[in-house]
Amino acid sequence: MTQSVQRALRVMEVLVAKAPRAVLGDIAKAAGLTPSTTYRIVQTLVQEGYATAEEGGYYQPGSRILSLAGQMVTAMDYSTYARAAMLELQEHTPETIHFGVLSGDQAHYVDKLEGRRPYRLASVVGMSLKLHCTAIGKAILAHLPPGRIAELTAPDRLVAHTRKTITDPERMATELERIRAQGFCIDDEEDRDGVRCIGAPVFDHHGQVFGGLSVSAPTMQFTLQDAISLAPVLIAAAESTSAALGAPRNRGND
Amino acid sequence: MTQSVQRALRVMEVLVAKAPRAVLGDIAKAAGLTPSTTYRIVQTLVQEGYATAEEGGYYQPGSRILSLAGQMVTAMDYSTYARAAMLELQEHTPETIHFGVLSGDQAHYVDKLEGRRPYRLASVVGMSLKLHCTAIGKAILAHLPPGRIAELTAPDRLVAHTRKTITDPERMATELERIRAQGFCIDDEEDRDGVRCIGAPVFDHHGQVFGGLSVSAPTMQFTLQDAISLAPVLIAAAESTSAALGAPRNRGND
DNA sequence: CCTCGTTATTTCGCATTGTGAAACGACATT
DNA sequence: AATGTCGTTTCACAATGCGAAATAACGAGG
Repeated sequence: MTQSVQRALRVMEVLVAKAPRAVLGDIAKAAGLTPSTTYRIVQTLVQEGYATAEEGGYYQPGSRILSLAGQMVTAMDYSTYARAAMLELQEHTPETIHFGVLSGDQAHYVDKLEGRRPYRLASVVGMSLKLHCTAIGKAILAHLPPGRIAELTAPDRLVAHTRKTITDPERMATELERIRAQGFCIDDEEDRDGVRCIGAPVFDHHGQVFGGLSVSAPTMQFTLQDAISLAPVLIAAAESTSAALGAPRNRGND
Repeated sequence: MTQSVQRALRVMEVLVAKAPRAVLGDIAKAAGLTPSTTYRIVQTLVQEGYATAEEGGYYQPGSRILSLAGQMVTAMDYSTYARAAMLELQEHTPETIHFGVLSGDQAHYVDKLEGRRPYRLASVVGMSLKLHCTAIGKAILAHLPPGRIAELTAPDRLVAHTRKTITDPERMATELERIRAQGFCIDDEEDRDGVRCIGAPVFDHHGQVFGGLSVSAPTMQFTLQDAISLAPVLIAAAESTSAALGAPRNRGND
């Protein structure tokens, strides 16, 4: 609608995507704008704290973005919805529990409950998750509208992260089918070697998929059987979160 | 510079500030814009994923903001700068270590190292910190330019969080003076009851204050003496982080 | 069921504002 | 010193964003 705003947002996205080394020309090209327009927009972003100009002509995304996100997480408090369910889930497993929400064509963590284990997973709240190779991601992907699924499972989107990542659209279609049938989803070292997860989808008040809960652990301590045996409690936790978000009941039969 | 972009950013900020219940009229008033302009901007934000329109006429900040912040944390990886120092610091204390960076008129966590203790602090990466009542915050505040300090320590900014929060500008001025002299800073239940922290500032390559490191723990297990005795190693960790960020040497004598 | 008041949305004419070509300047490279 | 590249500034034009006012949608009260 408002052209210059659209352009500015696009510039901001490019800035983040190319961080931490974005130079004006590249930004302009990536955003499909003329240098002068890009320059003006970037200046505005800098002035407002959404970008910073580093020496050497590099531009970086500004901390204001982090600041907004921080406030937002606090204010919206997505995690309150999942918190109770996560704590309950923690009674059933000593492993790390994550809550992630969908955001554009990826998901990201909004809450995490550390496992009662000596090791720690290298994850932080805010970290983004690919939809095609993570437990939360695939759980979400499986419940997206068919059109979006098609987009997101195009061959060039299925980037391999490990040897086990599903990169074939057909296999992915089968996988998503199974996820819908089972109600949960396994990530068997598809995102990171040595990490196995089980995930289940969470729905919002429109009945649309909103995010997912997952339990993750090193493969050595967390066999496929261990993971699968958690499915019932995980699904229960996910459903209780959906309920807290006001999701309509008994999805899957309608 | 670019009016409509400035306005859009302002609208986005208002949206976050008023989350999760912002109605068009309020947004317009808070942003100082006419309803029609606000409407157009909000529509643009919605279309781009920076806002969502909820039923009942409520607008909420969109998950795209979180998504950008998530990518940004990953891409910029502020935490790499502090990681080594934090791990080193962890050798000297079993308590929780935080790294926070300045962002506008607050700070927020970008990394956290869980303490080797049975309890956990309710903090997550991304969480925002007030500058006037947290260890990292005050460490930063003390090293801001005098003008900013004046702004940020105006009586109405010094909001009490606990009985011990410093709300008197004069006392705050003295406190900041001491922080500059000592090189570290104590938060003695000023932000949360039962939590005591020690913090030290981190500087960037311009020599400007960039963030801070802190060690936090429940007061019962972490006396004032315990905290103060950590000062040397904490300061060393902060200085090593500053060095990693390319900060000029021997600050404080010039 | 109608009326009035409030608030969101749309329309529309105007000129402010954003735009991009082109000029300029700062650097680096040869 | 000459040439090329890239960031920055200028400027004339009109497209774009603007806000007043009209309209629609909704709710509360009678």
